[in-house]
Amino acid sequence: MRKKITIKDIANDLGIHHATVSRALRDDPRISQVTKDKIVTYAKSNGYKLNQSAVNLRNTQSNEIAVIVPNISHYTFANFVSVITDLAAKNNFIVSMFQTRENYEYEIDAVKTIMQNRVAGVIASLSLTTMDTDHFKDLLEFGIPVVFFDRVPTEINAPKVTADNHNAAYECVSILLNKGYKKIAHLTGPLHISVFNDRNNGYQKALLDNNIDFISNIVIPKEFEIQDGFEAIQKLWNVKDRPDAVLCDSFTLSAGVNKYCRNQNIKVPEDLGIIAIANDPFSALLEPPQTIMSQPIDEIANETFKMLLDNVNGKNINDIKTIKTELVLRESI
Amino acid sequence: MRKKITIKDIANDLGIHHATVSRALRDDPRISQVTKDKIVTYAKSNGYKLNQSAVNLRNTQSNEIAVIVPNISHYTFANFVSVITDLAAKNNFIVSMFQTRENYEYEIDAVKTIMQNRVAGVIASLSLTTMDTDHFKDLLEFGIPVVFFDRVPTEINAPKVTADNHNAAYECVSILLNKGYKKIAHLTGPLHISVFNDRNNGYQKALLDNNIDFISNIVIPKEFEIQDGFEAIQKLWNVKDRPDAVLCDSFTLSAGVNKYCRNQNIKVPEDLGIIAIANDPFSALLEPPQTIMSQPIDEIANETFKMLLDNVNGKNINDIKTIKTELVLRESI
DNA sequence: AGTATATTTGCACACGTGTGCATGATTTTC
DNA sequence: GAAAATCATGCACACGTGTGCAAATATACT
Repeated sequence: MRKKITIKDIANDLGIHHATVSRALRDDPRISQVTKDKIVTYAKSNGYKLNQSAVNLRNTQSNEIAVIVPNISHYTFANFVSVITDLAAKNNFIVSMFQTRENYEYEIDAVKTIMQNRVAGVIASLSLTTMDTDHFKDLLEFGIPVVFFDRVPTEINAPKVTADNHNAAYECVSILLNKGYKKIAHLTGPLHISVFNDRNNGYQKALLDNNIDFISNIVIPKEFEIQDGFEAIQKLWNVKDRPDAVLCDSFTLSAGVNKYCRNQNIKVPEDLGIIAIANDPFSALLEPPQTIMSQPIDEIANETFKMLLDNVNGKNINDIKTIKTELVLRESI
Repeated sequence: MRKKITIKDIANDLGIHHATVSRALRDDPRISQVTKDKIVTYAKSNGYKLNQSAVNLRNTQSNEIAVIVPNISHYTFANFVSVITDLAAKNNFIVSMFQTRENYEYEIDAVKTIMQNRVAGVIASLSLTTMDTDHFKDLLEFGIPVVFFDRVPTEINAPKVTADNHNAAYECVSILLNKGYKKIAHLTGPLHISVFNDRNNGYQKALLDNNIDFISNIVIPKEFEIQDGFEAIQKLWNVKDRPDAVLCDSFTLSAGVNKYCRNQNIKVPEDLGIIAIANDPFSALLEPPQTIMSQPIDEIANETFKMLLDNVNGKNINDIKTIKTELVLRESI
């Protein structure tokens, strides 16, 4: 391992001042072309690598964008992070990953670490167990811009990007009713989180508008895994007034419902209709291929990043963007 | 936004030296308990946050671990990153994400950025288009430890963690032959990458050991998406000597095969047997539920992280770990 | 030629923290 | 009660880069 050379080393070797080297390497117009060429050539042939930590200290800000998600291994978040990572790289930022595992304490730890790292900006989706959001308020007060997506807090004045959740659920229920389903259950999440609250409101509104009084809210307590969907429909199925259709708030939940139906020989869509607000390419591969209300993750990620970048660059934008969803009709309803 | 206070501010306010503050906050035994209490209390009530950039500069090393993967949105990598992120947080490291999109140029850019950031360590899986690995050699020579996983380079002397790929493929083919299949195709990746080469060798060895001379290697050119699997089997199916079974090197490829079979009413497992070396929970949800040779991602991630941590901590460990795979028998063969 | 202007480079300090060494304060020991 | 040992704190410098301002040099203009 050879010694790491610095701009001061280059300056000494070339008999000039390190400020000149710094300016030359950043292509400052004040440095003459001959000097630049000399410096750049020397730097390259001697393996000079900029020390980003020093730059970050000098700038009182790091070159990172922190992303806080509940669970990276879930397709929606994985896909989101994937898009964000590309955008960040294109804009000379690094993405730092934080995963809450739906755990409030982890979320607080993440925010603390993020502040210590003087990150340029934060993109976040709340954990299911997050009841108060003071830690995010601290973050904003500390001067770090935050953009929320998907699971956004209602009580914080910050930019937010979500799907058009109310309408998405409303549409799903309307379609189910049109197809003749009468007893529609809703597999959702904790209602203190706006995305689930909005959807549940859309669900209830659609029932109300159609004079249906069967309402069944299932709030999944911990995570959004396949097993949770399996257990939720199992409970629903074994009561007297079982549903004939179910609206699921994630692909994993609906996959769990699908699994239960196959286990129990429940015919889909005859005995039970399944529709999900999701965006998983594998929904097409289930048996039967699953009807979904698709949220365009790419668009959500793009809008989120754009707003964050604006705020990182000093513009004080506080928009709330709502992205249209799109029905993908398959064979599960 | 209030001013960010530093240890010097605390020192001034309390009439002591900033070195004492630094030591107190790091719980240095040389500082008396009374002084510590006074400092910690003051720091907390005045919202002091450590500046990690300064620490990183001082330590000539950042608190980040960089992870380079081809595509975060693929389940295998998403799951891997998810485990690594948890482990990193537990050990006070941050995970920085880099995504090559199977692109050699992006991989080089990532390595450059990583060196600039004086990252503590790197975890990497090669892109499909990576033919030479000089950039990783630079990284090692620069003093940054690297652990490779899954798609590992043969020509670099560094710690590596992979599944037992040769045996996994050998076992898959043996099982297919036992079940009576005669013409087994292999949907793999570029053979200059050891994981695919190893599997293809296992595949060929099993055929050889059973005196079968039907060999069909399909090398997918660009990515490992569902569509690529679809097109691969489409080609294979429309030649005179079509296979009666197929071994797929990823879940996405096998999902593409599954999709084609359903499109074309090819009966699985009667007309075509499908087995995949994969680890996707959704493989159980396909129709028919898919037989896989499962790679334990958690174990691979754990081993990878452990080896990296050892190397970050100065131990010079260069082991090559091979993780056993496990057959999950379902209905696609 | 002398002054005004433009171009190029240097100086000095700042960003915030950590640590080896020295110094000062307190307690122990004989 | 003085020397030794222990404990607590301070001093000064280092980590590598960027930038406002000053200074030096080169060019243009009358």
